[in-house]
Amino acid sequence: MNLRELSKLLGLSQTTVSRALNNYPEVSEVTRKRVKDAARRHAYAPNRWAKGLATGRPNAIAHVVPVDSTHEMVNPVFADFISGAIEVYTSHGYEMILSLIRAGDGPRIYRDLAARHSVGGLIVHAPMRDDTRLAMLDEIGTPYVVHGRISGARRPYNWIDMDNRRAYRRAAEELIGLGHERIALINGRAGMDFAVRREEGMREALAAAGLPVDRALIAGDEMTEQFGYEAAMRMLEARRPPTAFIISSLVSAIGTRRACEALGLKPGRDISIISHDDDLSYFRHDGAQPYFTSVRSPIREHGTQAALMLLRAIETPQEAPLQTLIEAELIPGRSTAPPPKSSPPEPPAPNLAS
Amino acid sequence: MNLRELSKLLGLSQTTVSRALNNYPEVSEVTRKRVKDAARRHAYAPNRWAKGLATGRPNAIAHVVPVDSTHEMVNPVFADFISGAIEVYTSHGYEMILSLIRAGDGPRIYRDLAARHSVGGLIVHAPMRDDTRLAMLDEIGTPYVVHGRISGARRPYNWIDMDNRRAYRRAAEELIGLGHERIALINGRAGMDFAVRREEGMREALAAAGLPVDRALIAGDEMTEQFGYEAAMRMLEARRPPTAFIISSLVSAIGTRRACEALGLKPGRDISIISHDDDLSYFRHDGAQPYFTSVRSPIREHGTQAALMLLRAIETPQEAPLQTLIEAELIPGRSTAPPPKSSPPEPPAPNLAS
DNA sequence: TTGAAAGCGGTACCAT
DNA sequence: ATGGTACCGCTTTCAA
Repeated sequence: MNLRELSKLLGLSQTTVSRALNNYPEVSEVTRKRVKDAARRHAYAPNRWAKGLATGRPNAIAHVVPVDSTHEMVNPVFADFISGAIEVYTSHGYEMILSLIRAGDGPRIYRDLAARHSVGGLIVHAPMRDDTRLAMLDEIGTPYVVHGRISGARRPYNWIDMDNRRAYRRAAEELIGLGHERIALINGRAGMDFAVRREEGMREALAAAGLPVDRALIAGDEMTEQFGYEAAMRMLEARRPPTAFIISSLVSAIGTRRACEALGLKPGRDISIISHDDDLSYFRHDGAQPYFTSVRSPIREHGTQAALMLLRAIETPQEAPLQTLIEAELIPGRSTAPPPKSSPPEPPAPNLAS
Repeated sequence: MNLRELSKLLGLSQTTVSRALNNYPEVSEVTRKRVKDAARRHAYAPNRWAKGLATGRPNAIAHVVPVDSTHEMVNPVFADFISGAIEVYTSHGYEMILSLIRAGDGPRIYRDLAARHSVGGLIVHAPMRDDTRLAMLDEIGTPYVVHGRISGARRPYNWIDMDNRRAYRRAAEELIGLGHERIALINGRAGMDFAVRREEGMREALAAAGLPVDRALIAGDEMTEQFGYEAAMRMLEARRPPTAFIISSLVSAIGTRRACEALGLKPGRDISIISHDDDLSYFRHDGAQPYFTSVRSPIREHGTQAALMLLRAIETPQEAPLQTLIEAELIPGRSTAPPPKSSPPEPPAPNLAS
């Protein structure tokens, strides 16, 4: 069923039917009702292509996600984020297009997206410290919002991000306040902008307390359970192990916790672990105290926000870039864990038999 | 830059330029090269709307995800799945549209999707035991592939699914083989088709071994850490606690493990926990043995498969439905845990002081 | 308040 | 091998 058929059926012109359906004021109410009823009855739905072609207005937002073989960004955080964004798009008549790009893809992809004329704006995911994508995007002129920030950016741009630096400063401060001096950081992949900021935050706290930075206590990689395990194991088995961990992801924290347990270190007693949920709320993995991963992380909310920002940028060309900084919520654990007395507990001596 | 401008520029007709770009054989090689070079130089990209309108061929696949307030299906499994699917779409010239629908949305959504003419097929996510969506879809006639199965379906349909029933039967059999008689199931949300099958699988094993089914040992809900904790806590504190758990998700298993620890039960010694990763590979949460959540779960592969199935269904109308059953891989743990001696360990007596 | 007709940017048929 | 032209289905002037 298309517009012409529908109009024939009603004995009206396409024009009138179109106007009635699109709520143009000049259509009489009785006609409009007749048209809308008929449209519903015959399950008429406009052809998006024709509509797009005629109006020239974009009807989709693309989420651009970089992927390479080692680095899989379609992760839980991302899922939450887009689920929030989608809702906004739907209620505004946009579709959401998911677009994976490879590291080597270059500007062509973005140009193509823009040239299609169906994409009105982009959300840029997983920015790196020096992301070259901004230059391409600015050149092309499609509105975009970055989920995260790009430290090396030359010009202002639209972004929504959490205050990673402050959050990690506070996490470190809390541990320092408990007496810890050897604090390890299990971070995200080096080069990712959020990881850079998190490390900076921790360094700030250490510097303010006059504590040295031990590079051996900083590790960064894709945030998997395995990475959390191996990085922690390596650090704990070294000569000068940490007494506390700050961990960039819930998943890695599971691995780290396992490593501690494997070495007989009880989190909350022999070792302190501050992890953060995807929303950067802190909590302790101390086993005894049930503290749960939030099901609906605020990340979803961020997706909603980002989408709204983008639609605003599309519909009303902004002079100043839109920027949203989200403060992390601090959820203190009930049990505190100062560093173990004098010498840190020895890991169980390996290979006693040999 | 559009086709007409490009053709003017080249002194050719639109027809020829179009043919050159779309690799029609009748264009001379020299012309084709000239056209393609010019297209690249001027960053020409065809308008998807015009192209779609002219060809009538769909250029997008929609992934339809049910959402309601209590039930958030945009989860890690889903993310992995679509990341696999997207790759297929991209290489076949399709876009991927994400479409969230609410439980009450009814057939209109599907009809609209189909009527748009830009959507060539659907992937249906998170099917329920008696999912009413199939009827709508069949009526509308758009090709679709279900990720999962629908037990109550009247007619054959395309699906890709794991063999949940067999996997859970085997899990229970393994525990029964160790001597367990009180096996608890922490399952997914009641009504979800996969949860139905998982429970059936466990019941089959119990029945085959002549063991009774204790309904108090079966719980099902959204698979969060909190649910895993609370369900396990409830069961363990009851008069006749289980000696083993089978858990439907990695995340819930974390909660269950915490509950056990809180009650002083060491997994692998006092209690047996078989969880499964998203790929249904089994493993034990026994603390001592590092076993990792797979980063790139096979689910991604399933997404790829589903996408390929759908494209096949779109491009060549099938007589028989396409159906892919994926067998779960069984990864045995190194340490086994028979049920504790005679009487199960008493949970610590609460409120001794009162 | 309604209608006729000219696009929007491609594709594909029919000529040449 | 190339070109002319009639569509595809909708919106939007312009006229009535």
